[in-house]
Formats: sequence, C-alpha cells, structure tokens
Amino acid sequence: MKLTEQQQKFVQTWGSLGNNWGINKTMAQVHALLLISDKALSTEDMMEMLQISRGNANMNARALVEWGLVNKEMVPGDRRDFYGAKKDIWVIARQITKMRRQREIEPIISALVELKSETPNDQQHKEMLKRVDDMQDFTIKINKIFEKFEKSDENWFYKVLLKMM
Amino acid sequence: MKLTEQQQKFVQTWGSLGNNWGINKTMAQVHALLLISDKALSTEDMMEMLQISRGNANMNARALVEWGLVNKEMVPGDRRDFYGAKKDIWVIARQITKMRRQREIEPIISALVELKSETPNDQQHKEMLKRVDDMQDFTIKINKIFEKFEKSDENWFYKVLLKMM
DNA sequence: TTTTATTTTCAATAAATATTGAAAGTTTAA
DNA sequence: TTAAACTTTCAATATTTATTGAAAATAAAA
Repeated sequence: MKLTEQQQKFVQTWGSLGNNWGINKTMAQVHALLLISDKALSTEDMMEMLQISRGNANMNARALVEWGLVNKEMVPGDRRDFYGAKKDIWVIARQITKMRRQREIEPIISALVELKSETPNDQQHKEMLKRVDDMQDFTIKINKIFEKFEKSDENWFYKVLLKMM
Repeated sequence: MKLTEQQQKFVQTWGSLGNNWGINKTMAQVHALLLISDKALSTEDMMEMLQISRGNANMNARALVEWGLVNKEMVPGDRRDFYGAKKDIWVIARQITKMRRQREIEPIISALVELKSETPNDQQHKEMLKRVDDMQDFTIKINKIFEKFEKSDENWFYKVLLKMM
C-alpha cells in the first residue's frame, strides 16, 4: 500500500500545518492519512506509509482516538486493530473545539478565579486585579461561545454566520 | 523593583498557560508582567523581575511589539527603551486573533487551494478531494468570522453573543 | 572626534519534545 | 497449556526550540 505523490503532499502539508497549530507533527500526519483513506488502516499500514516506528504509530493513533477524531475498528477474522478517521468536518471541528476548550480555556478560567480570590485588593495589586477581571469576563464569554458551537449543528452555524455579517 | 508573591504567581501562571497555547513561555511572562505594571518597563527591569537574560528580554519584548501587543516608549532624558503593554482586553483579543489568523488559518487556505489544483480528479484521489473540499469550505467560513471580529467593536460582539444563545 | 550607554545579534548551550525500538504485556488460536 | 500474533510501554536517543551571554552594532553625550 503506497501513497501517490499528491497524497504524500497532503499528509506532509497537514503535518507541518498541524505543527504550527501546536499539534504533534506525526499525530497530524496520521490523522491526514486516515482522513484520505477509504478504509481503516492497521498499525503496520501507518508505519509503512508514513515511515515511522511502531511505537510512534501506536501512540499517535491512540491519541487520536482519545481526541475523538478516530475510531478503533475490528475486522472479523483479523486480530489486528484498525483505525478509521471520522470524516464529517463538522464532527471533527466540534470535537477539536471541545478538546481545546477543555485544555486551553478552562484552565485559564480556573487560574483567574484562584488568582482573584488570593489577591489583596490594595494599591499594589490594582492593575493586576483590573487585568484579571477583564480577562475573566472575556474568557467566560469565549468559553460560552465554544460550548454552544460544540452542542450545535451545521444549520445553527449558518444562521449565526448570516446574523453576524 | 520587585514583584509581590501574587504578582509572581500571575506572571508564572500566564507563562505556563501561554505554553500550552503554543506561545513561548518567556514571551507570555513578559506580556503578563507588562500587563500588570502601571508604567512602561526597561529591559533591565524585565531581566531583574523575571530573572532572564538580556538577549531573552530584548527578543521577547520586540516580539510582543511585532505582535502589536506592546508599545515601545521613550522617556525624555532617558536613553533606554521602555515597553508598555496595551491594556484593553478587546484590543488585545483582536490583535491576537489577527496574528493567529494570518499565521494559522491563511496558510491552510493557500495549501488547500494548491493541493486541489494539482490533484487529478480520479478514483485514487476521490477521498482526498472530498476532504480538501470540505476543509476548504469550513476554513474559509472560520476565516471570515475571525476577520469580522478583528474589525468589530465590543458592542457588535455582545449583539452577536445574544443572537447566538 | 572619542567615550559611554544601550540595544541587537547569534553561536554555543540548555531545556523541552518527539521518536525509536526492543522488551514486556496481552490476547487469541492451536 | 504453549506458541504465535499483536499491542503497549518506556528508557535511550534524536530533534527541535528556547535561552544565555558576550561581542558587534548603534546612538547619544562629552
């Protein structure tokens, strides 16, 4: 099983784009590979097609399952695990939003709550408390928007898009 | 010039949060420091308060200027450069959105256009072309939303927020 | 000019992250 | 049971990214 030149390029491109999104290059490549494959792939397939080690293939495939972007699939009569990507872009987008919100936004909210509660309301901390309050208001709003997006469907998104413009 | 325990904590917290946002830790710390300082700071100040080297302080302060989050300020009768953060959370948010959109979304759009134009419309590339099309549609929409946000004010944002919910 | 203060650069080094590959673990079949 | 097929783990290693600090560059003052 071998990739065409264009498929190679898609996978490589996705890897390096993923990289400046703060996502592990191999994880992005494995995801790209599974996205353009019409059937689920085994660890061996991924190793061969991406020229990576068994450990790397296994760890990143499982990370993608954990992110909810890939399903582990069983083929009757075959002992191997196969991995297949969810193909619906809206499902993917919602899933990524959910993970990133949990990992990147919620910790900010918690940190700000903690900072605020511990900080004396004196002259020395005036600027800091202003910043904390502003950030808190803002972050909570952004968090709500993403939460809403996670729970909504494509149609809701189009309606909002229209209203915004 | 020395930070209180709480100010230290704010700066440290922002550094590590910045880190899992894919932002250089020191850059996030310098930004945090300038955000809670009521006056602009010199390189020397930043070095002392954050315990970092001159090169590091200088490079990250300038990176923040390049991101449009910090201004270089001159004090009459003083030869040193001072750095002061923009304090308005909406200005900050719009500026970050702008930079990240340019660096993270626009390259995706270009890459997809290029991939699409080069890829033969045959059986072998059927799945890939479907994914490219879906991603293109989606990415263009997201890009527009962010562009709109960059150009809008706080009130627009509140109105949209209401309509969304 | 020359000196002094300050900023910038960048090669060397350190720190953080990702990858390998072989050993240990697990599951199914003989 | 035991063996074979496969997956998982993780210490060692490689790669990437960030930081230092001193030398070079720049700008202001003497």
